[in-house]
Order: sequence, then C-alpha cells, then structure tokens
Amino acid sequence: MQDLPIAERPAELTERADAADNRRRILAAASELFARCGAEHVSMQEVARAAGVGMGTMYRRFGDRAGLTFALLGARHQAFQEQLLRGQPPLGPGASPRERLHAFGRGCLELLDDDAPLLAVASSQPSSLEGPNVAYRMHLSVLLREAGVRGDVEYAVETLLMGFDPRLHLHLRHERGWSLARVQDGWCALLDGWLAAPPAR
Amino acid sequence: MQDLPIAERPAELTERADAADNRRRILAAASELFARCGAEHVSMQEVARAAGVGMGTMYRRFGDRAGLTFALLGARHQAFQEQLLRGQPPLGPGASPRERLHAFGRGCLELLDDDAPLLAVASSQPSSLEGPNVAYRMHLSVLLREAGVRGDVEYAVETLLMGFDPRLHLHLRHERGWSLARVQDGWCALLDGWLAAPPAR
DNA sequence: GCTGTAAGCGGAATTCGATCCGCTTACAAC
DNA sequence: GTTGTAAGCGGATCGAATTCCGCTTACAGC
Repeated sequence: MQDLPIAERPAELTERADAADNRRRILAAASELFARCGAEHVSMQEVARAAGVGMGTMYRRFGDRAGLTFALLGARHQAFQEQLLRGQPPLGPGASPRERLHAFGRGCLELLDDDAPLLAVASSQPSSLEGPNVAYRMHLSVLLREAGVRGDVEYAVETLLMGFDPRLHLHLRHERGWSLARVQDGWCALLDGWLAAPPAR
Repeated sequence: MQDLPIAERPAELTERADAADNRRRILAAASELFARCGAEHVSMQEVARAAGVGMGTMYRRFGDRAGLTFALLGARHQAFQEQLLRGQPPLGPGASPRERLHAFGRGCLELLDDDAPLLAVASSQPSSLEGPNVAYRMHLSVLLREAGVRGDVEYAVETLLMGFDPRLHLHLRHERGWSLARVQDGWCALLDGWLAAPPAR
C-alpha cells in the first residue's frame, strides 16, 4: 500500500484536476449502481449518466468495461498483493512455500467469492486472462518452484489460475450450490496434487 | 453415430422441410464464411445474407451465436463421443481407466486445437460451460471413480475440464507459443496428480 | 383438392459496447 | 495576467447481437 504495488502511479500523478475528479465520480457511480442493480444489468451509458460525464470520458479513462471493473476492484486486490509480498505469514514471507500457497489460494477464493459477479461480466473481454492474474501468475510460479515442483511448472500455474476463473466460481457456488469451503479444499487438493507429483509422464 | 449420441433427434424428425433446408444452408454458409474469414470477423448478418435467410430464421434455429458454433462442431464431437462409448481401446472400453483418460485428454485437446478459434468466440456466451462439455463431464466423472480417485472427484472433473477452455488453449498455443504436445503432457500430468493424490488435505 | 393453423419466415427495431471528432479548458511557461 | 497547447470532454455515431412482430406457408386432417 505504501509504495507502488504494480506500476500504476504515474497515471495518477500527471492527471489533470478535472480528470481526477471525473475518475472519482465515475468509480463512485459505478460502484453504487453495480451494487444496487447487479453489474450485469448496468450499461456503460447509465454509469456515464449517473456520474454526469460523457461516454468518451469513461472510455478515455478506463479503456473498456473490463478496465472499469478492474479499477473498481483495484484497492482490495492491491491490498491483498501487498500482504503476499510483505504481510504476516502464512500469506507473506516466513512460512513454508506450501503453507503460503494454501493461504494464497484460500485468500484469493475468498476475494473472488465477493467479486465473482463483477468479474464474470469482465471476463469475456480481451483483458480477461490478465487483470490481477498477471501478478498472481508470478507469485504462484515463484512459490511452486520454491516448493520443488517438478515437471512443467508453468502448466501447473495455469491450471491453478483457472481455479480462480470467475465463471467457474459462480457455476460451482451458485448453480451447483457448493460451499466456499468446498471450493477452497478442492483448490488445495489440486495444489497438493502438483506438489506431490512425480516428474511428469 | 448409428443411434442417438446425445438427445437431439426429436428436433430433426419433426422439422418442416423448408426449415430443414434453411438449417442446412445456414450451416453451410457459416462453415464456409468462418473458414474463409475467421470466425471472429463474421457477423450473424453476413451468415444470414450468405445463406439467403433472415435473422429471425437463424436465431429461431440456433438460439444465439454460441448455438450456431456448437451446431457447426456437432458432427466431429459426436463422432468423438461415439468413440469414447463404443470405439477401440485406449479411447473406448477395454483399456485401464488411466489409459482411457490419457487418450481422452489427448484426443480432446487435438480436437480443440482445430476448433479453439471458433469456440473462443462462443465461450463468452451463457452456454459456455455447457456445449460438448456436458458429455465430457460425465465421462471424466465415471472414469476417475473407476480409477479410484479419492477426495472430491467432482472438483477434479472441473479442473480437468478447465484444461479444455478454448481461451486458455489459444493463450498457451499462440500467445505463449507452446506446442500441442506440451499442453497434452501438461494435462496428463494434471490428471496423474489427481490419480496419485492422497485423500485430500 | 381444400382448409385451418401452428410453425416458420424476414427484416426492422432495439440495445449496448465502443469509437470518433470538433470543441473546451487546465495549467505551465512567460 | 496572457497565452499556447496538449489533455480532456461529451454525445453523435457505428457495428453487431438479439428480439419482435405481422405476414407466409407447409402439411395434417378431411
């Protein structure tokens, strides 16, 4: 939180005062509308009108709908990433890789449990394999190697990330009615499968 | 192939002659246009025009873009499913569950390798976790149990299915430049992780 | 062959995301 | 304070998916 979690500060520093104001108004309006009506029933038009800005302004700032969504989630996810890098064990450094990975998975799925409806709308976009996942990909990759996983670590990373897919999560939680704990346990079992795996093949 | 692979015949049997004709024309036009221009550059308008039908006709028949896509892929996937149920080992019955699962994964990924561009367009749709995956979900579920997997088999099934996500596949194959064999080996390693896993936790 | 009717049809209308573009304005330099 | 200019603005516009609805027609029953 104190210094740059990803590379995102420059944009805010060189931002014109009126632009910053609009940005805050758009985020506030989007947050309120999404919460009130459900993200999938709110059009970009409506957000723009509620924020008192034109369409051009929204798209200049956020690029597309997914961009707006990620920006909305930004604060919470940055705090989480901060914990991964500098927080207390078991999430932060100090615990064993396996413990950190378990804590990471459970934590991510907890965040996801709140954000899935929002993210599911964004995840059909081009940016979908990106967003916060870029940071998580690296985190997983490092810890899996530390934990001594043999075989194709990068493929393992991808499967573990797929476990955070918002549409999968909604499917399991709501269509299939699973508890969050069941999903978390499943993810940890998947992880342990990779940790225990013989050298592949 | 000889008798109903999924439940889909009734629609074709009660179909009016002109409707059947339109359906064939739409599929032919879509197939040709998708192949020539790339699925993502062809609008439903264009398919309709090329087939010589109105928009209403397309949507009455196929529901939405994803439906059209799945219909287009239907024949190949039904043949594959047929092989799973009644074909030669190792794909069909006769081999050990583990061998059948490996063959299944490799075969699916091979099909996917051709179809991913098409499926990726469809997979942002509501129908996305469905399509051919419904049948594959059951196949995996049965074979994993036969193979004696302990713990949450259903979660294992979902992770294995995520390995067939068309957008993941395109990402790995084209953005990351992996070979098909690497993806297949990765999937098999994932499978073996589940087969070898201790009772979870 | 005639006829009633449900299925099917075409294409206009609607909706929504995204882009475009000419006008406005904050603010740094002087 | 004035000024130049790049950044920012808004809303018209476009393109695509999907829905709607009044007309047409295949075909089962007679």
